[in-house]
Amino acid sequence: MSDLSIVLIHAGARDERTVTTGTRAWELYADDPAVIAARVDGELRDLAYQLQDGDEVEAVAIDSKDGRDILRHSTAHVMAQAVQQLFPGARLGIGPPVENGFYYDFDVETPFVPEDLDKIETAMRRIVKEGQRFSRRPVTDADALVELADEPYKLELIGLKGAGHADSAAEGAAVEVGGGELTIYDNLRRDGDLAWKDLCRGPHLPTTKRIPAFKLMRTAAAYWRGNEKNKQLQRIYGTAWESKDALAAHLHQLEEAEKRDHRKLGRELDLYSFPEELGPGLVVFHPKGGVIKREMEDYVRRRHIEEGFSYVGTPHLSKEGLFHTSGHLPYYAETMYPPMDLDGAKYRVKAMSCPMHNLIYQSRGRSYRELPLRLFEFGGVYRYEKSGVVGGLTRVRGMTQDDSHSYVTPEQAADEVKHLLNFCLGLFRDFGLDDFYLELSTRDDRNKEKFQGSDEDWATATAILAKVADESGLDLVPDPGGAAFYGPKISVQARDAIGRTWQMSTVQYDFGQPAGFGLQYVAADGSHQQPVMIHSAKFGSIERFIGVLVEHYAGAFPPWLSPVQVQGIPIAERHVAYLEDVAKRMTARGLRVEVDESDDRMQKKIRNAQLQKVPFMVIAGDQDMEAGAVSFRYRDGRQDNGVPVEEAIERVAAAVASREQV
RNA sequence: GCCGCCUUAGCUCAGUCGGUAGAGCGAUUCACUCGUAAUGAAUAGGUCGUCGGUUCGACUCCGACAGGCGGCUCCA
Repeated sequence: MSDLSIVLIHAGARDERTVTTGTRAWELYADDPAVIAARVDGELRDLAYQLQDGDEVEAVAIDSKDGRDILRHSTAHVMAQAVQQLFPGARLGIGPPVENGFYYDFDVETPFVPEDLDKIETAMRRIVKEGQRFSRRPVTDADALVELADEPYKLELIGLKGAGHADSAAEGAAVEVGGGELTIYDNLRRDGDLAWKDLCRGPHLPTTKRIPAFKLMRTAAAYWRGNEKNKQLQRIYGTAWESKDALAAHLHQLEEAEKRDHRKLGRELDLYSFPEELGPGLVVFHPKGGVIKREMEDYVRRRHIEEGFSYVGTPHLSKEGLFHTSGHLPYYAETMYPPMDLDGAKYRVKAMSCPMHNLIYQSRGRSYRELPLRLFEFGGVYRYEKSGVVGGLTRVRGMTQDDSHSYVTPEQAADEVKHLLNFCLGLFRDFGLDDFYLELSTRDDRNKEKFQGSDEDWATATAILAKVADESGLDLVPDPGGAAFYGPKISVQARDAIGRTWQMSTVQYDFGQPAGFGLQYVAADGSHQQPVMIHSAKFGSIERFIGVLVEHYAGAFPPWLSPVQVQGIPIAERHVAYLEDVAKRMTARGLRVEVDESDDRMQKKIRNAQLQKVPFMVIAGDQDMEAGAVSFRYRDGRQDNGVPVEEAIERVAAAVASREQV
């Protein structure tokens, strides 16, 4: 009974193997230093795992998704050890891997300062050099409680284990306690001394020496178990990679992302600004940003009309009773600006346009023959977002929503949801955005008081949205608890330059407001029925969409969105009149053209146009004038000289019309 | 809202030990008229975020507030 049969899985191939009892996983991969863990029967295991008869074993390389998570989680342990060395009073929270890195939360007297990170890094390097072994040790709950008596947060996690607590910290806490037996990972020095230990499910690298490259990034505060009512712990974010090169590449990528920041580009390209005089979250669009905003509005207005919407208009203010009728005020008073007392009545600046569209619906009797009735407008809305979350164009306090409401019979709802989602996806395609996914926001059944309507209403609405979202074939992420108080929502989520995701388009199913307003239509049988309303915003907010667009294109917009489509560059003063004539003809074709008449040298003018990321530079000198031509220069430095003027105009006009990128 | 960090000219940033401020770009003016990423010169531009405190004296040290940034919480 000294032999075990196992199966080695490699690149999809299965290789049956016989090993002696007591063989550990690392012995299978001793010749491959990139292997840092094993997947055994689908479960990730330490390399010290002792093989069992029948195990199916697969190598986990340090540069794989799982491998990096293990590396980062192990690095988090090293960081926690370093922190407790330097700050003996620090108590441990949780320390999971996250996208591109890891964090660990600590309860400390004084928040960390940037210099602390340097000290912690130095201590970490020492620990890495020591080559401490990560050693797994199962413990009983009772033993764990004794061993970790000094770690109150760990004790709390042990208490939660198996209690079915699916709160928002579960994701991170799973790293510590997992689902089954508790384990503690000991960090053992070469001489076997215990350096440090942590409650952890694992797996881990074999030793700390296997951490090739890491860096601590920043500190932040985070509420314990993600709950605002709990104490704030101090979080340190770090990153770790399989090689120094991979770390360098990641840091370089972050630098590149910084250059795409829409706040920076907005200033450099003179698109918009956030004057302090206005207040946080309030933007002014400069002429060039105004062009982009107008192009977007023109596009989406035309598209709404094509999709059967009527363009309407409503005011920015209303007596506050309207928002009681809609149900918003009791739920969202905090996010609305406070009331103004006018002539004995209280008025509110609107935070949404739906109640006003309901008034349009209600302005006369409606027949089933009119449905779907689709209303749309650019709603200027104001939301008092918390000070800590406002920033750039992606989270503002004053915004323009391309807000629409479709009033439909319950039978029409599914088709209308599908119609609207396709509308949104077509818009993303036309704007060249490809990095997005869908989110399905539903009611949180544990907090029913935050949502109005019956269980049946929610079930019906959620089923309709889920089906449509599913049929889209796009990635669909569940967002339990993220629904509006009046109904569930499908949203399109896009990413900014530094990887944060933002809600863009939304399609929301609402049975609440039609009830609140007593909306009705006369059905074919003469009975009065309640319509369903489907809220939808395609851009979401124009401001946020512009922010994401700027970062997506790094300011180099496709010609149809470019504030200046053509920059005319005369080589010398005597070519100005000629270029102005060309510009005039282009302008007559609806193109946006500027001629640089400054007395800079043409090299400088090219540089300026290049920095402004103008898609077409049209240059003219003696040779061009003689030939009745112009010379093109593109943003990538490509040039095309001696193009006849008429052809040049057509070329630019065609690129604009096709919305292509150049 | 909470935690940390940051705030000097329109922008990017120097400024030593506490002794009332500098550069480059940009702007303006002049000269130059030039073939694919920066011509030269001159001029203007700052209550050093605001208010208060310490000090003979504060851009510098301390505090509060405002604004910004990164997180957390939130996000109709």
